[in-house]
Formats: sequence, structure tokens, C-alpha cells
Amino acid sequence: MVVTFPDGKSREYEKGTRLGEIAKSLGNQLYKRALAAGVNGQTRDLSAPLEEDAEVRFYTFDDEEGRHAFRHTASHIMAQAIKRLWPDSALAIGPAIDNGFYYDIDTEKRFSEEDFTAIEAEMNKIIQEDSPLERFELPRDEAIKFVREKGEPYKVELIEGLPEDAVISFYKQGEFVDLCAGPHLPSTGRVKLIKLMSVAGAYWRGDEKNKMLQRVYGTAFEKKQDLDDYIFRMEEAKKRDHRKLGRELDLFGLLDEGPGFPFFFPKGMIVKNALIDFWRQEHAKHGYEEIQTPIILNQELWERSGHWGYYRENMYLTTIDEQNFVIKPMNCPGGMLAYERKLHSYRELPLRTAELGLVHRHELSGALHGLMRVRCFTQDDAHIFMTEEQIKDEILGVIELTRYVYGIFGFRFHVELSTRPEKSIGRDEDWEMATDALKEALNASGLPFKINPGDGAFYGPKIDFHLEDSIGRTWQCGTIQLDFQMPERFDLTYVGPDGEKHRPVMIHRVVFGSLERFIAILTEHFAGAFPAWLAPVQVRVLTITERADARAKELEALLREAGLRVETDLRNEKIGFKIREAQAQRIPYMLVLGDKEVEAGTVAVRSRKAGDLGVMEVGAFIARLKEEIEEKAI
RNA sequence: GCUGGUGUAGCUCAAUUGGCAGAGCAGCUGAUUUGUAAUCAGCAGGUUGCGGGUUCGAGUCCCAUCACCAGCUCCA
Repeated sequence: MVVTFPDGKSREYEKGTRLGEIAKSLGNQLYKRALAAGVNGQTRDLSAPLEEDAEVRFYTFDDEEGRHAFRHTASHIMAQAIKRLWPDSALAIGPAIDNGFYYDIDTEKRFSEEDFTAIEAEMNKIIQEDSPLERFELPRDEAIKFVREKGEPYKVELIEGLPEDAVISFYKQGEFVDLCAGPHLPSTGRVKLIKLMSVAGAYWRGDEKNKMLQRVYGTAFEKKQDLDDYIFRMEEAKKRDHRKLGRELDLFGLLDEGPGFPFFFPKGMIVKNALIDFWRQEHAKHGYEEIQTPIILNQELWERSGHWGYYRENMYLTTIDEQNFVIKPMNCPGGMLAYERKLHSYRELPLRTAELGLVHRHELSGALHGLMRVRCFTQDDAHIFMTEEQIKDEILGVIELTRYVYGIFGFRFHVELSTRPEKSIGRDEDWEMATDALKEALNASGLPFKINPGDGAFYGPKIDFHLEDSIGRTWQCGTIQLDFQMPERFDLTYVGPDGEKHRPVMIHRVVFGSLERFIAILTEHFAGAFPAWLAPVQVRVLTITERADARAKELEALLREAGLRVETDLRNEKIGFKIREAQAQRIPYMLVLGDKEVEAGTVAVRSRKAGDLGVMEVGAFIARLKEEIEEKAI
């Protein structure tokens, strides 16, 4: 039996050699670090025997597969500990997730963070016991009988949900046995550091009609340093929380009187308007025309668009003069009316109409989250009407615009393509043509993309842009959707070169997604320290004594005249205190003004990032800052 | 919406088995005139989310309700 390794080398082994033994034969170092193995791309336990020629690689904690196995075993250890402490607990599912693991548990016991110490102690005991994890398989009916006798109703349901021919495997560690596909570490002692994080409710199978179980979250690491780093990152993320920064920097907030309806205060409005100015500028460059459609339109329109049928749950309604109106949850119907208003020629196409549309959606109260998830938000929408031949180039144009815009903020992002869902409308050839156009455009853009089969809108395929924020969470922001439904429903046409009416193709796209969410993401991304072009206050003049007051006011006027956003701190406080506050407000530049500077007509410049920059001529400072703003430097 | 948790001054938090609602920061006033992340003193600040109930007495216990937080679900 020949085994090939990632470095291209291969070696001969006896049939049935365990993967762990193979690792050992490659060196003690590897054997100690290996957590699982990949056999022809499939992850396996180290204890599994190898029966035929294969390509084998070993996964350590540095590999996703290795971490996954590590944390999955940690999840089993937690379940075992909980079963020891509260034997009546019934287990549901317990997978490894990005930064740790969880287990869903059904028990009379109400878990709280105070129980974590006891559970962690029991888990550490299990780790000390260093029990080997043994895999075994059972035929379907025996497996069901086995878990039923163990009093695990959720496991019964899980097995019953598996296909007839599925291999049903179990893992045993000490007295604990769990239904599991694996892979796992060879023994519980390989899990080094565990920490329980939180407990929350979760529905069995994610369905709100089912029973609510308790989900206990934990994480596990190999090295103390990594665990400490993780905890540090979590704390750092907390510090960056846009809800906290929004209040501290006086940008925006939510009040009891308007759940999900955000307020933007003066400083937040500056950020919002700076984004809008930038957006308008870029869209003008890309040949978009801006429109505005009403927030309230009559019920009949929403029946025509189809929203009345499938989106009513989320719509705010109002009745005036015995007529029903809808507060728009989307901009498209208004956009369709704007297109419909006159006859269009093929010469006008592609027609790019953009709209900063304020929409209202009645989201579930429990779904609200700061500015990330609100009930009223501004979409940076656009509808592009075109011929079929223009699809690819138009999509490519939107991709390039989006890529450019995200780049300005230094965002990392990835792209996903969602294809036709089962429940969908339209002709097969339209779907095929549209999906191909999206793919071609993506290929032409050079962006790598992932395909989500069946995840498209019911009216067309789409491309989604996912931004990564400071905590590593991803947020879908930009989206490009092809829509055959709307032009059809609204009977949109253009006159072709042949003098006949034709149906245009439409795309529906956003770049920021929603301004509110984008601002939330930016706030966390920059930890409140917005680049100068976005900063609510760009410069603060700080006086050392009141002898500098007159000059400070003069400077303030001068800077304002130069188009800069400036504040002056004339308070009778020590300079250290004024700097401390300006730093806390993340103001990019502080101008310290004492007797020396007043005398010389200069300014002592301090940058929030780099500290004291020394004395400069006023003109030189203004030029420097204006350049930084012009370049939108990060 | 569901499960669990939390609501006390603008902010961060105290308040013993139910027994006089308190501190720091911020604010205001005064002193101080200060050189790169917190000068000192004084003053003011509250229907303890809102509404009921139990009790001689409720921030504390009970009921209801609203909001927020975590998660589920959903999503820009």
C-alpha cells in the first residue's frame, strides 16, 4: 500500500496501518502536533486504519480541519461533563464553529455563567483522564435502539433523518458515547485549554415551532497564548462596538421611543453626508442619474409589484381618506414607475437610475441590533435597465465600482454567486443566460467567488459582496440582482432599432447596502478613528493658557475658511487634559497653541496616530491635511 | 416573534435578611494660567423604564408591560 504526502514523496506501508502510526513514522514532531488526517481530501481520525493507496496529509491546530476536530472533541468533553453533573440532560447537536464549539442541551437545569466553573472543572478532569476516543458503527435499527435506550430522543430523531444507506457512527470516550460523524482527536487528553463563553437559547433544528434548547458556547485552544489572544480580541471587539462608540463619540443612537429607528446626531450626520457626497461623486462618474421616489405609495402599486402578496408581514401600512398606503420597504416599485413615465429608446440604454431610498421594514424585535439591523434605513439603490447583450458589461461595471468603493475604506471582502432556487419563476433560458452573464462578469473581474446553489432570489440570480469587520464577522453589503419579474409585471419596454417594443432586462444593486449598517461597520472597522475625510471633527485647536485665546479663534476661522471641520478648546484646563479628551474623541489632528506659537505664528501639530509632530507653518499644516482628505487616506 | 438575562443621575456602577437612594466621571460655579493622555474645591443632578399588587414600609418581593443585551429565526 503506497501513501503519497503533500511534498510529493511517497512511502510503502502495510495494509491496515493506522494513520497515527503513519504520522509517527514521519517523525515525532509531526506525530505530536497532528490532530487529524486528510485521506484523499477527506478528513479522518488518526486512529483510523488505512486500507489502500492514498494521498495523506496531516492536520494540526493551524489547519481548519485540525482545529475543527480539536474543538469537536472539546464539545464532546463538555457534553460528557454536563451529563456527569446533570444526568437527566438530553443531548441534541454539538458542532465545532468558527471560533469554538457549542452543544445544544435539553434539561430542567437552567444554565448560567455561574455554572461554568463547575462544568469547566469537570471538563478538565475528563481531559486529565485522557480517555481514547473509539469509533464504532451500528446498523440503522440497532443505532436507533441504542440511543433510545440511552434516553436521547434528539439523537433518535437525528438518525431517523439520515438517509437509509447512511453509515451511522458513534464515538466513545470513557463512559460517554455520542452519535457523531467525526472526526475526533485520538484521546481527550489532546484537548488542552477549554473555556466556556456563554449560554443562550436555540430552537431544536432552528425551527421556532420546536422546543427551545439551551446552547452552551465554549472555545478550545492548544496554546495558552492563543487562548489569551482570543480573549483579548473579544475584549477589543467589545471596545469597538458601534453602539458604544456611537454614544461616546455622539454620532448616533437609538431611543426607547423608536425601537429600530435610529437617530443621527450632528457628528453622525457629518459621517453620513461625507459618505453620500463620495457616493454621488462616484456614481456620477459611472454614468448614473439620481432620482427620488416617495416613501408612501398606494396599495395598488404594491399589489402590482407583488410585495403585497409576499412581503406584507414586514410592511408598515397607513390609511388616509379610506385609501390604503404602504410605507415603502423597497425602492423598486417607485423606480419602475419612474421608468414607465415615458417611452424609452434603445439609444438610452443602459439606463442607470440611482436612488438613496429610505425604506421601512417591520423586522422582528429580537432581530434589531444597533445600526446593523434596524427598521428604517437608507439603501444606496440603483436600477439599471438594459438589453440582454449589455448585461455582462453592466455587471462588470457594478463590480468595479463596488471594488473601488470598498478599497477606499481598506475593506477585505469576498463574493458569492447565488443561483436559481427551487421555488422560482421565469423561463429556464432566461435563468441560464442571466447566471452565465453573472459568471462571465465575475470571471472577467478576476475576483474569486463561491457559488451558493439555489440561494438566489425567486426572480433572478444574484452576486453578494460580504465585508469583513473588525471581529471577523462578515456582513452582506453590496448585492447585484438580476430581475426578470419587475419589468414583466410593470410591462416595461423600450423601442428597438427595429421600431418594435422590447422588454428590457433590469438589475437591482446596492454598494453600501444600507448607509446605516455601513456606518456601523465603518465605526467598528476604524474603532471610531475615522479617516480625516470622514472624521466629524478634523482638527481641534487646544490652548495652553488664555493668552492664546485670540490666536486660537483666528486660527479656527482660518481653518474653517480652508474648508476644514475644526473645533476650539479654550477651556481653563491643562494641556494634557485637553489632549486626552481630543484623543478620546479620535480627532485626527490637534493644534497645540502656547506662547511660543502665538509669538511665531506657527502651530504645534499632534496627530492622534503618531503623537507630537512638532511645529509647522499654518499653511503647511493646512496643505498637508487637505491632501490627506483629498486622497481619502486611511 | 421565541428562550434566557438586564433596566438606579448624561455615562460607568453601589445600595446588608424589604428599613433615610449613594459614588466616580461628565455638567455648572470658583480658584489656578498650566507645553503633549486626568489640577483643586464647591454646587447641582433621581417619580429607581412605565403601570399595578403584597407590606407599617418596595430600588429590593409578585404580576403585567416597554426597552435593551445574548442567542435562535430573518436580513441591507
